[in-house]
Amino acid sequence: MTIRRLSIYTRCLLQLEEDGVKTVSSQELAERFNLNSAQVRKDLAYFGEFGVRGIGYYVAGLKAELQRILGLDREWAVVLVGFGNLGSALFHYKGFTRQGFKVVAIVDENPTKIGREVERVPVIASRDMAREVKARGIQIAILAVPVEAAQAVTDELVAAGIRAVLNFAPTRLRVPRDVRLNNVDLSIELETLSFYLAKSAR
Amino acid sequence: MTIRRLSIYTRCLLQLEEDGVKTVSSQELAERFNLNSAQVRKDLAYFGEFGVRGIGYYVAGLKAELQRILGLDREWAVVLVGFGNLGSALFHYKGFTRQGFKVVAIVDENPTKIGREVERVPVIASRDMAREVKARGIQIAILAVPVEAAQAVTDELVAAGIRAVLNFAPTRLRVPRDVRLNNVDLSIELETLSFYLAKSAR
DNA sequence: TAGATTGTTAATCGATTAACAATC
DNA sequence: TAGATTGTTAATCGATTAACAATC
Repeated sequence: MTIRRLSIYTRCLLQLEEDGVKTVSSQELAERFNLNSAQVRKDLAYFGEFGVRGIGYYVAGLKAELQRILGLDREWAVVLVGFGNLGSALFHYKGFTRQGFKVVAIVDENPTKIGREVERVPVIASRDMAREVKARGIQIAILAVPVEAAQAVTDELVAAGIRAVLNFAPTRLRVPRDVRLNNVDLSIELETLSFYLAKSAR
Repeated sequence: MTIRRLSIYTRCLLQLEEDGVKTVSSQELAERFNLNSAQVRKDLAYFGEFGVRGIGYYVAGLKAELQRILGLDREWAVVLVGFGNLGSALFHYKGFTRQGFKVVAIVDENPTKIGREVERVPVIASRDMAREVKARGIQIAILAVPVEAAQAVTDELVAAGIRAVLNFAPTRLRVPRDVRLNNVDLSIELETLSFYLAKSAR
């Protein structure tokens, strides 16, 4: 949870920097997200002494520190597996690029897509996936394939050296202990909503 | 968090029922998700006494109870706002329908899309959104619009009577206290991954 | 110096887990 | 009855918050 908040702080600091704000206090930062100022200070202090007593935090400096901590001070090569509607949406979502995530290869089964290039990024066949991942030393994979294919694709990616997976398939993937896996589960999100609606109807 | 777990249990129970399993213990359920059996029992017991001592839980019965609790025993009309790549991906994602969420209207700005029907669902213009939401008593909105438009659209949806929003725009939306808001933030998901990669590189 | 705000310790709160009597 | 498993209480753990000395 701390990491997620660091990510949120970073976005806020980017905005503050654009707005020309030079310093920000834990109190100000906290108010923007309904958090406690002690929590903000603790989150930040965990990684170092970034603040100045009596002043707060220098926006530019703190932003740079957090970006470094989150690994956003470098570019990450990403392989996007699955180029249907969802894959396409993720590919065109500019928020990723801005933070240093660069899709360098797209994998799909569809013969009419294979061999094409999308904004200079090649669409390759599944059978070439492992080779490409290894050759380019890609560490991050975004999985936008159907449930049926998800586990097999994951196993292959891991074997090829992938170390972090962002999974959109609504299924529980098994990965080795040293591979990071984040799931985005749309059904769970919707079901928490209907729970609250159903509850207030009761 | 309890609600998210209920959602996960439900999916598991659906699978167990398909597999012809009649009863399941908290221990078995817990093992599938690296949870503690006491937690499973506590989650379930919070909503009623669904188990049988010495036996466990009847799969069919528990599934039905959880579906009722999560509001999955009825159909929810949903308005999908934004029909770009992401909106399109969400629309075609069958997982929603299966759980009783039915997109009954699609809203988009693009004149070439407006007036069309996609799988019997009409694509309507923004200016007709509020009327449609009111007329059909739609309570849930899925937001797949650009950041710039998100807050304005949300305000209009809320004014029209929407009570739960699933937001994909990477921005903090302001909604009244009685409106449920879930955010799916893809940047945060990726950044937690790069944090771990950066950390292990340090 | 006086005012502001940090970093950090101690207190609080809530969530998870262990343990076990109840009971099928 | 013996074995299994629940529902629930008490213990533990971790995360959040309050408070405050340190210090700009």
